[in-house]
Amino acid sequence: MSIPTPPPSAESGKRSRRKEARPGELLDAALDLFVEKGFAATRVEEVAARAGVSKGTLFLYFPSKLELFKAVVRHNIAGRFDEWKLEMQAFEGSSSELLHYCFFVWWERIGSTKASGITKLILSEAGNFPEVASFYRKEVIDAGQELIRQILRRGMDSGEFRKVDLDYAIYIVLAPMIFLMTWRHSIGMCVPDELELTPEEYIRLQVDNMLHGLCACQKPSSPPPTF
Amino acid sequence: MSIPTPPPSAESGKRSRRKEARPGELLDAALDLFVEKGFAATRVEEVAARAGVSKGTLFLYFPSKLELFKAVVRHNIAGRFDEWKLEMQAFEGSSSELLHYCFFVWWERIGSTKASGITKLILSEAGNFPEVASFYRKEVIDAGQELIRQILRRGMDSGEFRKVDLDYAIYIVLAPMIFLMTWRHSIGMCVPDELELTPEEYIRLQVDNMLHGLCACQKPSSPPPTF
Amino acid sequence: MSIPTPPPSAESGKRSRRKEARPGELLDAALDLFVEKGFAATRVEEVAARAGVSKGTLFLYFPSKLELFKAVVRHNIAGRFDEWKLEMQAFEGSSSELLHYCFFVWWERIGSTKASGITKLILSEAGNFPEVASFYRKEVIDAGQELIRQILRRGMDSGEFRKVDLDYAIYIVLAPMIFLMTWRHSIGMCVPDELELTPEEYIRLQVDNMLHGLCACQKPSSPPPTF
Amino acid sequence: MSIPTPPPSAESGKRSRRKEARPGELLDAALDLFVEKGFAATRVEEVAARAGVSKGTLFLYFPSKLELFKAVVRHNIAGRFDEWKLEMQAFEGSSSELLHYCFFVWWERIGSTKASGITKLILSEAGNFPEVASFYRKEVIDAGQELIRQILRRGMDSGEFRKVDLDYAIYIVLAPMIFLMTWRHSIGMCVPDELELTPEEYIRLQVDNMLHGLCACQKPSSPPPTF
DNA sequence: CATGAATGAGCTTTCATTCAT
DNA sequence: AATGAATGAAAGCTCATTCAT
Repeated sequence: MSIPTPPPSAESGKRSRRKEARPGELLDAALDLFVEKGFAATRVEEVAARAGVSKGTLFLYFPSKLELFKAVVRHNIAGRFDEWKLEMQAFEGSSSELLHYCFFVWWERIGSTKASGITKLILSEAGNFPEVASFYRKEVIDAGQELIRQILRRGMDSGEFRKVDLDYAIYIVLAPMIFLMTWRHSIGMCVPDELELTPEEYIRLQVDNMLHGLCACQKPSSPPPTF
Repeated sequence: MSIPTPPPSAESGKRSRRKEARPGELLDAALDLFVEKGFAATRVEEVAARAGVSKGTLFLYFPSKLELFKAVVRHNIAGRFDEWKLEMQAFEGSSSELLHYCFFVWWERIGSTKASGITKLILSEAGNFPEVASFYRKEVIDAGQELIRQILRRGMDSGEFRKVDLDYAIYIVLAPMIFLMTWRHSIGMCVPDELELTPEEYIRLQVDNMLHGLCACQKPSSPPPTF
Repeated sequence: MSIPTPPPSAESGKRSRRKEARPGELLDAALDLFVEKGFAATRVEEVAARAGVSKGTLFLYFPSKLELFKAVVRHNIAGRFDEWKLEMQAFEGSSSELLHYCFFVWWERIGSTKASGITKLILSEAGNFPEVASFYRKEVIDAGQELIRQILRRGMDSGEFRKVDLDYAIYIVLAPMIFLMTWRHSIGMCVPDELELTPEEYIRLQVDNMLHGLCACQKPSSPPPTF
Repeated sequence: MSIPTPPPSAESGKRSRRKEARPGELLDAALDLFVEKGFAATRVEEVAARAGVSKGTLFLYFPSKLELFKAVVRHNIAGRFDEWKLEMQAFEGSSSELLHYCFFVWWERIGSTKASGITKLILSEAGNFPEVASFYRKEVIDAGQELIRQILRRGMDSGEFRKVDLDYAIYIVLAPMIFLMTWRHSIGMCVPDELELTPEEYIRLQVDNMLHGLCACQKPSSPPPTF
């Protein structure tokens, strides 16, 4: 009315910051809920509510629930692998130590964070959204497997690791990680603290055994039996 | 084709024979669809159609979709562990061989069959049906873990395996199994034959490495570093 | 097998008696359930079960649920009015006494029996099945009203009762009856014995007041006010 | 037709005005249909359609069909009794006149309006929804009975009425009312104008007889006979 | 941009009715 | 005649999506 010009910097600044933050808040809320309840059981209204906006607003930013889901996946796989790769190449210790290092870094940055929920989510919904799954496989899994492959090759090249078929050996490293993420987001949530198992100790033992095996004896000279 | 009339004797009592077969047919159909699409995305009408009956018929045998789900889980975990336990106790080879043996038996009886889909299903839906998940944990997971525990203890008692914390070590054995089931029913379905990896070879290498480790060197005397 | 001829009279007699009793048993079961739960909330399977036959058998005797309903109504209004009429014509006491008498006879034969449920049922379902309702009105209500009309006329002719418009006066007698049946089969069932009101005392007081009115004073000479 | 643009000012806020009107419109539609067809035979889609909205909209305001039913009952018994009580206490005529007055007021405000359908509805559905019935009994019936009780006590205290057992006498007043409501919403709808009976004349005669009785003779000195 | 009332397709579940045995 | 397994048309309810404000 009679107020000539409202201070444009303060108000509009706060508002536009809010506005630009919207998609991110929605993605965070959606991540939480998708991980917690699955795609089908998550209602868009809940997502909107948790992000503090109305249902209509969500559809302003994402044209459908499925697109929101895709965006959540895409948003949470920001190329973490590049920096990781660099760290690995700069690593100066033994390959055993590198393996240890990578496991704990993975735990810190992925395994223990919300990002782990994404993996569980994808594995759960892969059947319903193959395109999302194969997108994830290409963008995330393959990059991770490549990283693992490099670590193993490094160890084998230096003579520290035995020679094994890399295409299969990567799963020796991958399996304990995927298992831990899957477990903690499903069955693990049912009986939380019964035995007080800690992920850290789980990882320590997995890596230790991955390197040295269960056998107390010397390295095998004969191939194992087949049934 | 040229057979004009199907043997009428076999047809007599067709209806009553079907009646006894119905629950099984429905459970099989439901297993397929639940595993393929998840609980929520599976429509009961689809289940009925795949079992060759109408929607209403399904509800003649199962009072609700959730009860159908529970029945599927229950039906597919019929006490397999008892015979398994006996086989294991009768086993006369080394503990390494026993571990090998168990893995391949597991693959034959569970891993490669539809039963593996159940595990994937449970892990996916655990968040939505905690009661089902904790039922499964008690009935299946715990029994499996006990079996693994016995194998490891056998090896440790005989001096064949190193001494490790059993509560964690069981996951050394469990993780590759769960991972394989999860993987094949999700991401693994997206890129089927790309690299021609076979589950058998996966298992062989996992067990081999589980026993002997990646390290070419002698057994460790010093604890691994922590980061 | 080798038994030449089973006694046909005993066995087949029992069976055919059974067979002929079927519709009646079904009608009884249906009456109970329709009265108790209403038409819509009664499942034909329940009716069959209570009658001790299968669902299919019911449809052998009654082509549809609606026809069953109609049959129930028809079956339960057997011309009781004829004998009643005779009793009334033979009655030798005063008209007041006749009114009393009729009320208590009605209570004994209708009000306190399952037959009262029919009336309540018809009143409840009249909106859904007008044809049933108007059939009931013609066959039952009108006959009852005619009976009441005769009683009142008898009293007026003898000078025992005041002159009143018979078309309306019949409701003075009908209302307490219908009300009692309706009440006992609905609201009355919620708070059964709170005050220990007995139908007999209810009837006694209704008839008494119907005859003598609430006023302690003499009969009115002036018409009542209108608002 | 020739009006090109409807006045925009009146249209502004149309949606929000409707929002406030919706529950009332739905309750009105539901009242009509429940009374007309009963609870079970009324489909929520019909209710919605009659209120001019879609099925989903109804569930925006009422979480289930049963809650809608309860709301209909609750909405139509808004404390009418308070004002009524005051009117009654302020009444200055004789108790006979008061009784007359109350009957006609009841007819004007309840009996002849849609509210009377509620009573019929409750009586019909009492068996299926005991909680609703007993809620209604407490909130409505009991309040009504209390009112009747006061009128009768007033007459008895002043010596205008004979002494009668109040617990039973209230039904002398209640029965003609309940009967009329039940009748008009059931059987009465089948043969609408056959005899041109008017509710007003029905009430007039009921009250008149309630006060003075059928007997042309003096007040009774001997108790009536029992059979 | 943001809202949230409104929509209606779609799903689970019920149950009168049919019909092969 | 009797059975009861099978059917499928409804009905209640949910929720992603739209759109007037």
